[in-house]
Order: sequence, then structure tokens, then C-alpha cells
Amino acid sequence: MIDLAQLRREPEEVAAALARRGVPLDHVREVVEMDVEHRRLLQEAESLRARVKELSRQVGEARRTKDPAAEELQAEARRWSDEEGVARQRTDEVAAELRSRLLLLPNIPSPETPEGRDESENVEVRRWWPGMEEGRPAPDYTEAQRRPHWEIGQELSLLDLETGAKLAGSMFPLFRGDGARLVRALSAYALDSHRDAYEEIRPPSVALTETMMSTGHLPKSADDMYEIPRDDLWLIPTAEVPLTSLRRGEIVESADLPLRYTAATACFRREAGAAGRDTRGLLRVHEFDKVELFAYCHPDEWRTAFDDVLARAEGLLRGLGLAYRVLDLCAGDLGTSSARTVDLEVYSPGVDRWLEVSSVSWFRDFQARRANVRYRDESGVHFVHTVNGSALAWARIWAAIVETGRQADGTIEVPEVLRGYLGGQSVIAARG
RNA sequence: GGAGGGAUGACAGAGCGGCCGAAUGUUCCGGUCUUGAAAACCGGCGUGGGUCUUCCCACCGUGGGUUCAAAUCCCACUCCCUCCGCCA
Repeated sequence: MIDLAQLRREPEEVAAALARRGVPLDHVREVVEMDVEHRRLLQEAESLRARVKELSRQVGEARRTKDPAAEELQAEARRWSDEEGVARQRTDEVAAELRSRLLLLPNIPSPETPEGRDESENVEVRRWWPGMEEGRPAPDYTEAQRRPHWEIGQELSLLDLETGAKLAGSMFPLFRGDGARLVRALSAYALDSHRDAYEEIRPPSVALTETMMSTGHLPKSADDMYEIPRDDLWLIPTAEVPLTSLRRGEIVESADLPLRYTAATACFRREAGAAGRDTRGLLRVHEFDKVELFAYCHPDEWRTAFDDVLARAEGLLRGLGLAYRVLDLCAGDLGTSSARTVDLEVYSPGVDRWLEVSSVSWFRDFQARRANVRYRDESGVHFVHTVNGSALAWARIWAAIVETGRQADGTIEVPEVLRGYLGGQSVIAARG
């Protein structure tokens, strides 16, 4: 949620900033007008309320002193009370409407977020590949590496999409054998890599509607998530959801900032808007494991927090020896709640594509305002900033590892950093 | 799932339906005293909103209701604790 006070103070600036990401000027103007109307009604209702309270006090006083005017006063209080009820109801209606519109306004993009309408205008910041620092050229992939992971997965019995579909429908992958162990190893690898600064959390995989609101996933993206209406629960699309609500409603000491958490969870996405696209293999799935990095930070420290998450996500990819590129998302491609987002895309030779495996975002106080997470320092109480990033999304990483690591004999070389998690195993071969 | 108890400020803990946004204690902050510290004493100490005011309004788990007036009464729900049942 953007700051209503700021919108009131500088409506033109806010409208212009939101226009960068495609919000029509009318949307903003309507909210501003509704705010004026709301405050007018609020003042009216409150002065009536003050009057009722004053009269009620007098009624009490008159009763105590056995003043015969008590009846008369009470009758008058009743009239004002009725009127106040009507006024308050109208005020509440406008307030609710105002709030729901405000909730639908996306975050104000950071000034450094590039201009652009959609993903085609995202800006590539840099690329990395193994050996780059030593001056080696971008890799020239072998014939063996040019095989899509779904074929490799089937060959070596690592990935069984048919059985996954039998159990839960298409796009619910089932890993088996060393393929399943690889998924487990990846989470352990990432979690262990951040133990120095991030507290490990194992949150519930479902969240209440209220929790989904805090991150901005609701009300806007209801169609993209799995819902359990009977219990007012949703399957989480990312650990960002529970982590952002970890301190919901709390005021923390500024000395305790930043508060940093990491979590490995399954992530569920209906991919409603993407039906039919990228359906092969693990390119786009309804459920995947992911490790998330998250920070509540002081507004002045967001850059540090952001850079740290980004560096750690990149560090994991480098550790795995996977080529990747860094994209600065343009204003038009930003997620609702984000002010600035940088995506990491890994290159997967078998499918010859760049696959998004991480998204690092700064939300300014947009989510903190919704979740009501604040800090206290000498100057008072203020909203914290939130930063988060994937580190990393495993289904696509799995694909990239399997394709990149494939050797001429059809076996897969396991990245060194994972071997410890696989009992020292350095090669994945067909089970024999 | 069944029975009972509870939910009030950072914490503990009061609160006959009528100056209760809330006693009291602790913590914390400032001051006096002290060479310094402790103790003692004095003062301060919730969060929002309103044309941001020695003014007004809201907030005592959440949402409704009764009333001129609700932390206080009624209803529903949530969470926590105890006991019973069931179960990884």
C-alpha cells in the first residue's frame, strides 16, 4: 500500500511515477478525490460523536444529582446518536471503498528502475560464466549438453513427469532417485550458505487471507494461487509471504535491524495466465521448492540489504558453476509491490534458454505498511523497509544443472558444492 | 472433537455501564543526591487519525449487538492454558 499522506501531499508526482508502470491517471485521481470526501465525512461524523459523548456525560451527571432535566437530555442525546450512526455508516462505506482502491494501486517505482512497458524492455546489467574472471570466453556447449532436461530426466530415471501428472495433474513434477536427492541437496546447500547472517525459518506452507494481503499477493493475484476456501487458507506462492508477516503488527527496536530470515519451502502457483506456455519439463510448474532470503531493514539501509541478497543469490549460482545474466526490470514489468527488482536468469543449454531462477526486490515500505511492521528510534516510530530474493528456485536450477553437467557418456557431473550433500557422489548415472 | 479457564499498555496486573486511554508495580528515559555506582526521591514514558491545536476522534484479542453512554452487558469467532478423547 502506498502512503496516503504522500499521495495527498504530492498527487502529481505520485501519479506521474505510477504512470511509468502503466497506471491510468484517473485511477490515482479517483483515490485522491475519495480521500477528500472521506475526510469531510469523517470530520462530520466525529463532531457528532463528540457531541453525543458530551451529552452522555451530562446525562450521567444529571442522573447523579437527580436533576429532572435528565430525561430531556437523554432524549436529545438519542437524536444526536441516531444521526451519528448514519454519518458513521456513510463514512465507513467510503473508507472501505477508499481502502480497496488504495490496495489496488501498485508501488511507486524507484527512480533508478528503467523505463519500459514490458519484459522486452528489461535491461541486462551483466553476465557471468564459469572462468569469466580468468578471462575465459563464454562457454561453448557440447553436443551432449544440448539435450533437454526432460529427456535426460527420463533416461536416468531422475524426473517422472507422467507419474507426477497421474497424481496431481500436469505441471506437478515428480523427482525420483538421485533426481530427488538433488532437490534436497540444493535446499541444504542454500540454507547452509546463509547461516552466517540469516535465521532459518520453516514456516507453514499455507497462509491466511490476511497474511496474503500483507505482501500484496491479494487482492490482486487471487487467480494465480491455490485456495482452500473452507479454512480461509491459501497455498503459499513463495516463502516471501510468511516471512513478510513474521513480525506483523510489531514495533521492533531500530538497533535490532536488519532482521534477516531464510526459508526453504514448496511454492505453489496456478500459472493461470500462462496456460499452454512453456509447458515442457520443468520450465513452468505448479509446485517447486525454493529457498528465500528476506530482510526487514531501516529505510537508510535498504541498499545494503538488497545488495546482500543479490550477491548471495549470485554466489549460489557461481558456486553451482551455472552461467547466468542479471536483468534490471523495467517499470512496466515490476511486480505490484516492488519498487525495484533485479532478476537472475540462468542459461540452460539443453533448452537453449535463459530461465528466471531468482527475483530480488526492494519494496520500500509498501509491504511493511500493509503488514504494519515498524521500528522505533529517537525520532519516533516508522515503517521498516522489506527486501527479499529467491536463492534460488530449484526446479529450473535442477534443469540447468542436469543440462549443463551432462557429459559425453550421458552421465551428469555433480557441481562440487553439492557433493557433500550427496554423500560424496560426483556423478549421476542411470541406476544399474 | 468434548469440558473448563483466560486474552487489558514493553512486562506484570487492577478496573460498581457514566471524565477510564485506562489504577498500581516493574522496566526504560531525564533530573536531584553521590568522587562514581547503587539505593532513595522528583518528573516523564502507548499507537494511529482529523484543516496535527493546553482541541477532537479511534484503539482494552476480532467482528457484530444492546444503550443517551461499553474495557465493563449480550452473541459469534480466533488464539492461548488445563483436562478428556483421537492421531502422525
